[in-house]
Amino acid sequence: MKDTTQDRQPWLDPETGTCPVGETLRLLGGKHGPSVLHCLMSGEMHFLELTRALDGISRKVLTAQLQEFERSGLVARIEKHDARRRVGYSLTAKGSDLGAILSQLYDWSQAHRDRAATR
Amino acid sequence: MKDTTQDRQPWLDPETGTCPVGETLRLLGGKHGPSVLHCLMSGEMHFLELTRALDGISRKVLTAQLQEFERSGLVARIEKHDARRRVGYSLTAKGSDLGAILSQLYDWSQAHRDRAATR
DNA sequence: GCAATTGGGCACCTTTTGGTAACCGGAGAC
DNA sequence: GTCTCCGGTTACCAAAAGGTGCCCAATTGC
Repeated sequence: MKDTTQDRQPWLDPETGTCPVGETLRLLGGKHGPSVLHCLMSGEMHFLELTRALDGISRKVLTAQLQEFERSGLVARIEKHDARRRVGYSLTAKGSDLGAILSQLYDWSQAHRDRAATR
Repeated sequence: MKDTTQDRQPWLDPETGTCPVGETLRLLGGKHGPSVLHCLMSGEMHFLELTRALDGISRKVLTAQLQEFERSGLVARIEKHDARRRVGYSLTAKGSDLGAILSQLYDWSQAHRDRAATR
């Protein structure tokens, strides 16, 4: 038996056995994921436009990240059949909602910038 | 020269040249960071209590994570000088505020659970 | 003396992640 | 035809993150 500590992990979803918050954070992806999302909040962008805007991300990682976002339904991929056959990426409503929460992290960082532990 | 795209990365802090949101997310740590934080939202816990509650995290990673949280001022380390010399960890106000935002991620995950891309 | 508890530290290994560079295929421009 | 742009894909490599297991020091209980 586990122990006498508690009822065990009330922050876990009893159905899936996982932490929804952790899962959600995982959706944000790796090193550049949040930046990509944040970047797209200003509107639709093309693939190479993103690589240039993020400046430091490799095409490999960006494609992987965008595909993951597409699978999770955060981002929509739009193939333009114009001359340059460019591909646009934009946030879905779901992704946009998530981006709004990310903005609160920005507010948090501003609120707690210099006053150490706010003790 | 850069390009004609835009004014360049308005989501970056002009002072530090970094994305505050990305930096904040980085504070959450790796695989188990958010869980640790979430776990501590229910109150102060001891080291081994955390290892048992999280069940799957190694002591090495937990130690590193807690030290990182302490450095960032999210968590306070309290040495008890009682019989067992146990060490308590609890959220600071700063960490607590951050935890509150994490809770919104939970709400988001509930809101977008089954309706795919919410298009 | 000996074991167990508590909170670590350290060395070693595997997995994951990300970067680099090359290549590809379709369409225009020349 | 060749060159370039665009959006990828692939193979290869380096770094980072995480897991395992062992050691340690102080204290209590036997």
